[in-house]
Amino acid sequence: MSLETPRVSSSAEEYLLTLYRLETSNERAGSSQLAKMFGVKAPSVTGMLRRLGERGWVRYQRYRPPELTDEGRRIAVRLVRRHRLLETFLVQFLDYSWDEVHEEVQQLEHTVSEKLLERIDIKLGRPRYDPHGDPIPGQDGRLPSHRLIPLTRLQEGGRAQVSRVDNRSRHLLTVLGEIGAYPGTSVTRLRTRRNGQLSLRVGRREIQLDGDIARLIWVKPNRAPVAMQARERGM
Amino acid sequence: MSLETPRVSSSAEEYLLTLYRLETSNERAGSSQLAKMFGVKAPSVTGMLRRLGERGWVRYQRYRPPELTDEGRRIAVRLVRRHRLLETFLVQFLDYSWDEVHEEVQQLEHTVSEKLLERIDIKLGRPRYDPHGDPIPGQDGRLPSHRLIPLTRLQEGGRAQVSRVDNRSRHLLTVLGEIGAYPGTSVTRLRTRRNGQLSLRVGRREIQLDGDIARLIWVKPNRAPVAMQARERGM
DNA sequence: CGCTAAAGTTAGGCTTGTCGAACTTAGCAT
DNA sequence: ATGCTAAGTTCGACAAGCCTAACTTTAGCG
Ligand SMILES: [Mn+2]
Ligand SMILES: [Mn+2]
Ligand SMILES: [Mn+2]
Ligand SMILES: [Mn+2]
Repeated sequence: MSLETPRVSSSAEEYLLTLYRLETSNERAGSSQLAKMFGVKAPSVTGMLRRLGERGWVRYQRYRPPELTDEGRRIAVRLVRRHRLLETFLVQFLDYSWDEVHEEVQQLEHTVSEKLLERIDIKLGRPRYDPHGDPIPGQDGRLPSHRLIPLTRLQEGGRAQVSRVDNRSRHLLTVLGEIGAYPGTSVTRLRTRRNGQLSLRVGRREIQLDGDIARLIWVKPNRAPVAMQARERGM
Repeated sequence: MSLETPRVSSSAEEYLLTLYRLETSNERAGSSQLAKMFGVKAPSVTGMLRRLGERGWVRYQRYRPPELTDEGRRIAVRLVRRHRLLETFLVQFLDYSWDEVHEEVQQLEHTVSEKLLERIDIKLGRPRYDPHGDPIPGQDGRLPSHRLIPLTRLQEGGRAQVSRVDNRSRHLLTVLGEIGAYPGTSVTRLRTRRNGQLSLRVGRREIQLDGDIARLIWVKPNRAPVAMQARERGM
């Protein structure tokens, strides 16, 4: 049990985070794909994977996709916690909008101390979800989880609560923000009109959404049962 | 006029800041003294000074104490601004005490974006002084300045407002915090009792301070004129 | 089954920032 | 004036991260 915190570099953390995200979504990526994600060339990835392997944070064998070790995953989850708490803080206390907050946190998340994070957590009242509805891991690394379905699988006439919004596109968040599709908002799905589109009632407004967009909004249905088709492909 | 902000590394910023502080207090230091300040060995300093010289942030000639260029000084002042705004924010919004805040900000100050800093500045109402009473440079790099005297030069019977407290010793801040010697506090100097000590009324309490400590408290006298001896040595 | 293109790695180089060991300079003290 | 010591520099090394160019492996396809 060393007293020295082994100090993980920002880059190393970023790699571990990406590996964690991939693992979570059951994807796997090789060096060149990872390289694209980091805006770096392939040999840099090979080198980093080797170093991460030496430190015991990933299991890496040449030509095979890398895997996180438990320790590596722990580091990643701690980073996720910092990321999401910081996002929440910026939105609640510094008037950031949910579409600008992710970018802002990219650097900060690697720098913020345990102490500061704890104060932020307290000020926020130990929130369990971030502004996009993503769960915030606890200090123990556990994630709150709830069963959500994409809006596209809500049955027509069904009411639900928006609970999570995919935050991969900033533009999308802006659009959804205009609609008012923040976590906590109640929506009702109306009869579908046009092919590929989906009608929604949000408050008094009625809205048409493309399937591509609707798929990125996750909801918790109110009582009413979900249309339970055989498992949908690809999600 | 390049669009690329030339990105100054944390280390470089730290060097420039130290050089700036030295310049401000009319001290000069060579490589080994700087090395001690950074917790680094002398050859590292030589190397860094050379690089800072190449970038035009210091004027450096071997064997001579380095000097900041205008550009180097600007970078330092911007860092001072970030540092002091962050300190103020942590104290006002996250319940930090003034004796722990300096440490906390050491990393953060190099990471925080212009945007975040601006939001913090707004939230704080564009404060002009930090929790220790140190002036916060504006975006233009100008420092608010007021004429202060050390408590030791306040005449007996004189009333004054604590305005700045030297923050070089964390322990000292703790002590002064217990006394309640925060900027804004009104104090009256009483007749001196013992040699080297100084009596003070703070609210209803009466307090004895060693000269060493009193010298680190800077006050703004209320109306009453200051005992104007020939310029004191060393301060 | 064998070829080829894509994916991945290796080799060698660069920058920043650090170090220890060895050398040089400056400045003081006799 | 000269010599000694402390301050300062140079040299060679190392680690992290990144790059390009060249090589190797994998895997898909005919
Ligand atoms: Mn990041
Ligand atoms: Mn988020
Ligand atoms: Mn710092
Ligand atoms: Mn301060």
